[in-house]
Amino acid sequence: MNIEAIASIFTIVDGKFKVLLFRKKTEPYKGYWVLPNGIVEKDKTLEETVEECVADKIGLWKMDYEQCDTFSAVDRNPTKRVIGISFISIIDSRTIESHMNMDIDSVNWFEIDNLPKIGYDHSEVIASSVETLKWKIRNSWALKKIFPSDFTLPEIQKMYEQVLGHELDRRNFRKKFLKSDLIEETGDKASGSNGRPAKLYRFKENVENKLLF
Amino acid sequence: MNIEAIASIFTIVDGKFKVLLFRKKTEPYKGYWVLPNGIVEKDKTLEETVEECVADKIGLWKMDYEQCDTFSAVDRNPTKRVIGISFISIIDSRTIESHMNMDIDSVNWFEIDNLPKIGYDHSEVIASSVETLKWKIRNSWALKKIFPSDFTLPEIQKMYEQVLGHELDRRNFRKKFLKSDLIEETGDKASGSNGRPAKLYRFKENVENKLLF
DNA sequence: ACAAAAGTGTTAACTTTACACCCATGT
DNA sequence: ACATGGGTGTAAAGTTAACACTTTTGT
Repeated sequence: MNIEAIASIFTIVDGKFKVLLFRKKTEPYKGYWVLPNGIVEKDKTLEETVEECVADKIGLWKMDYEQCDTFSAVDRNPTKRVIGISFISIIDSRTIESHMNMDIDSVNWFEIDNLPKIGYDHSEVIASSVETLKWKIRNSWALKKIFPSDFTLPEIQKMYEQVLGHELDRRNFRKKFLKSDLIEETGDKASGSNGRPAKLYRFKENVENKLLF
Repeated sequence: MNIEAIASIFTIVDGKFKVLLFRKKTEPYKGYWVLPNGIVEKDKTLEETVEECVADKIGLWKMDYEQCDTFSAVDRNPTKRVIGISFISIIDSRTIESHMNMDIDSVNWFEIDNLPKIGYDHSEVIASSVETLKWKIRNSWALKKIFPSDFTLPEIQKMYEQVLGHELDRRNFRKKFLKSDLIEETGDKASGSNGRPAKLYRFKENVENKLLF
């Protein structure tokens, strides 16, 4: 019996979730896009396996994976029996940009509501991971990972609106977020876009693991 | 490589959580207590495996297992490499009583803060399951499974106090619970104990999946 | 009659919601 | 000057928290 670790790595750009996929170069599902994954070797834990299979694609280690779901349908892999265990992690978009040495023909980020042809049962894996992510991202520590510094409140608000599936009042959002005492102004302002520039914030050093909204 | 499903089956008696364990009759860990578990066979899913390994111990099927955690340390089993996937389920105490044909020398319920000698890494598995349970039990559908009918509000309050780790005001608890509109009076009263008998309640037909407290 | 546990109502503090105008920048 | 998006305050409604006495049963 084989066990594989599967990684759903997410990022947020303009309030939209994106997921990391790579294109399979061999059969089965040649040319389809799949999540990074790796068979667990005898001397490796699941956590080590998931870390290696992602580092292999984008060169990033130490990303704080969290376990998500399992997939054990007997026929989920057409060539052999493989039980899959999914993990999720999030990564901020600046870190991605500084690692954009990746070949976008074979590794790329896709918006979750506009995915390419997906191989194996990875559509299900992605769907399950997205649900889990949507819960987790409401926690302050997850927010901090994806918005490490120099974010604006409108950015975070857009993300919340997507997660929660409805719009939020700007004034109330701001009041609640600031009252939580998790963030502080950097003193700078965003630039480059239309309209009045937004203030930039950063998370304070010791963010509690607090559920917001 | 082997994969096993491990089941943490909980019940609540007098506001105390108990977990189902059985005593190992063979080495390794002969005489120690462990959670029901079973190796996943080639033609079985994890869910089928966990269901079978519990039914084998207490004769109950169809218990709505939920996935909980994974355990993949290389040396967690001294004889061979086994990756463990844990599931939790809850069961109401009346159902247990009507199935008490079990041999309490080899299968028994233990309070989670007073466990016997535990084999393998099952202490960790139990600890992880307890944390998960404590979150889940705050949801109305989980409550309904463990208190299907004819429960009193003081019973549920005791359970909440244990889960949340602090006492709750009886009047406020009652107000909040009743306002949620999830339960209705049966018309009967509890009996047999000291003091004024408590009203009995049942959950309404279609309980929403609502987080209380 | 007494002990034990359940049931009940009111008020103050806090939280959440709803809502409209002004401000800083780019074009 | 105008279009774009960001920033701010207040009042009403709802929710939570604090608190003490009465009721029903068993002994």
